[in-house]
Amino acid sequence: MGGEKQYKNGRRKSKTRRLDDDDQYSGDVTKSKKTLKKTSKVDKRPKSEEMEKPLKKGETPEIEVLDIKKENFERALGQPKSEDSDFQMEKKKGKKKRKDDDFRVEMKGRGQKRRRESERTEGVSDLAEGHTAEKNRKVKREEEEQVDQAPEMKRKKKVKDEIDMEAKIGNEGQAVSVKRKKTKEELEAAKVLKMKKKEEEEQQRWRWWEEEKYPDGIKWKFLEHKGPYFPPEYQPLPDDVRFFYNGKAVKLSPAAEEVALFFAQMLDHEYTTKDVFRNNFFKDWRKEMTHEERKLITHLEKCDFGELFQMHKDKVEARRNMSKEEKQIIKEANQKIVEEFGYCVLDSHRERIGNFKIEPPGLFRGRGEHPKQGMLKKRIRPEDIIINCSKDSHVPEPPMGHQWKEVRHDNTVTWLASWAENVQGSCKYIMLNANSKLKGEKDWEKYEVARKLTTCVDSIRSQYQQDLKSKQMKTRQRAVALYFIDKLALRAGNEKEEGETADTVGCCSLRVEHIALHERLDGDQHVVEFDFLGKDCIRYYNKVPVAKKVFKNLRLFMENKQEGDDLFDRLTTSELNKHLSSLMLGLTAKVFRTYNASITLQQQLRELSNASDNQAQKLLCYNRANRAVAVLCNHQRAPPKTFEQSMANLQAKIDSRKEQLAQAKGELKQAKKEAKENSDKKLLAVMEKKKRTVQRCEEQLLRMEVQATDREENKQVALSTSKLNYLDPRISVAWCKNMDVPLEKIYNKTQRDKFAWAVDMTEADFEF
DNA sequence: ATTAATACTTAGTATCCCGCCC
DNA sequence: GGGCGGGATACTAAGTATTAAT
Repeated sequence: MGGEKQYKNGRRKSKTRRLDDDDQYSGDVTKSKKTLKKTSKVDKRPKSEEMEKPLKKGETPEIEVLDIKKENFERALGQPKSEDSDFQMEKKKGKKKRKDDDFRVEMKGRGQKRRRESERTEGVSDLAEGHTAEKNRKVKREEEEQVDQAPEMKRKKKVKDEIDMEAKIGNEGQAVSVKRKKTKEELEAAKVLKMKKKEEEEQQRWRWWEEEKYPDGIKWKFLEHKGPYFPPEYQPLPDDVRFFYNGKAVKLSPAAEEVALFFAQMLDHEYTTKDVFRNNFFKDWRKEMTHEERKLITHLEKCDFGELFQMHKDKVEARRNMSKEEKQIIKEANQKIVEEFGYCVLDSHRERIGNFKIEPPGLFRGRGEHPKQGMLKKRIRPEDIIINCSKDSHVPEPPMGHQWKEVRHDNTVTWLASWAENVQGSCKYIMLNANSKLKGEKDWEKYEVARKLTTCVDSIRSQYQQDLKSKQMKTRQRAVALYFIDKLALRAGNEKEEGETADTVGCCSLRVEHIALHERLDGDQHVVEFDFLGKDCIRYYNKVPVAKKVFKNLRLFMENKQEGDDLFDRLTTSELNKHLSSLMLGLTAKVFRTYNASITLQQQLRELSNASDNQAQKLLCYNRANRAVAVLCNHQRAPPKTFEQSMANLQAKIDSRKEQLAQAKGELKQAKKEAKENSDKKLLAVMEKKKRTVQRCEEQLLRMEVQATDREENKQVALSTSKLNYLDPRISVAWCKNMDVPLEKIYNKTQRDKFAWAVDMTEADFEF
């Protein structure tokens, strides 16, 4: 990987210029963000006048545009003040929000068209007025009872009992024939059951998208849950599993032992060979030791975790070798935990929680060259946890003998519990599942904002094209950054604290060493070569021909800078976003990613798909369109560990199939010849058979070859991220309708649940 | 105007699980 | 019937963006 690269050393530490140097800038609007920062990376560079010099010829008048209000902007562009552009954004300004959102009203109409009558409606409107705990609990109870007593369920149970009964009889009777019959029937019954369940689920689904939205930042009116689920306490090792220091067995205190085990469990992982990881681990481990232990254990190299490691491996092995029954028992136990802790009641609806389990302690595994890798991630106790729920709800009980840090009732946030994590000092939250109302609504909003960008993207583009010629350095930098964000779907690139995280960058935090300028490259003019580590230390490498003005600006920005200096030294993400939100309500840098991803999917689908294709071809086309987006967004994955092997296996299969085909062809020829010579019926039949064999072989071969290319193309590309986070699901739903492809071919169950709102409301004529 | 805190989305990897092939 | 490939799910790190505090 290019990950080892120069960044580690190449990144220049701040050679701070003192603040008084900046006095020269005073009065100048364009102030470097870095020069004002105490840890400036920007070194002595020419003063702003020099930087600005080339601009002087630019006759562009002082630009006021930056400060124009949205209305002005739209007026200037000759656009009517779009009604729906007010969508949900007012609330961000803390103003009262308009009561009805246009898009919602519109959609509501659509949804209702196909709405099935359900008793739920009544309950909802009933509860809309006021939520008392009593009411909610009552509803919940009723729901449960309803479910329990539903005739459907009773019937199901009956069917199941019958099956069980039959199985018993069957096993006692004539084993073979009855058994087969049984499985067949069982399958049938299972099918029916499944369908019933599906239908039921559909009935139960909360169609929140047909309801009124809450005003302001209110996220819920009633919230009740059981609190988080804690991992089991540490069980000290049995005496026969020993830890050795310097060749001598040492019985560790439970606290030190637990941490030692964390390390031992990872011994087969590359992490444990890295110095940073080892040092961080050792430092934190020693903190957990008793005085004596700390005195004794001073060198990690002298530690022998062999027996701990072995024990861990044995455990993993044992788990793998568990019988079906044992596994079933565990599964059921887990199910029970999910039933109890995995759901909450939100405004009278039962919603799945996304991560109700507290993260167990362990060693921190950062991505890439993380300076904190190997540090101890401490066990979270109830005393660390803040609970958020309704005042009038049943407040979750802390585990026996413990207390919560705090219980609060804040309905302007969506989390149920939170705690501060010790490694990075950041906050972690327990929140709802992606299929919940809270997440779904936000997702819908996100795509609506991105969609709105469609209407003004042209003017925004022409504006930043103009800004490339601005007199002000700041404006130019912003324009170039925006150009990258728009054209290449780069992330915004917030500033990060040095030394706290791996050295990764986004657009605004690009440094001069991350790009190379080529006047001419591979027949293209003005090529920028990007090479940097982005989010999750995924390498972004790309050679892009850019507009001449952009190229020249870049050269200017890089003048008199050296490795480690910011490319956009006068730009921050918040300034950029401030500017963007003045152009369109709700517009931020990341909206461009969503917008470009979705619009690309739509275009690609239109371009590639053919109504007359068969289903497999259509699906291939969908995947290709999806892939185009994934490539644009640089969604990569490590090639599966087994990739080479499985590819070779597939190739071997293809080869052997080819041989088979050749042979079959030969035989067919022979058979044909024989059949011709004496037209015996038998021979003809043989010939037909051979023919079919050949055909089958060819089909299989083709399928495998397609599979091979598909897999090869997907080697390093992850489709799921874009599918889940960037592609407006309504595009896909509409495409399925138009192409007559079942939605299940595109979205699995989880995805259909997450996008239930889109599945329900989208017609074939949807346009992003 | 910065910085810090907060809240929430986006991201890749590990693991589970299930059907398929030998 | 056991291993294997791959999809689904679990997990949690790492981003973005806004708000609050200084």
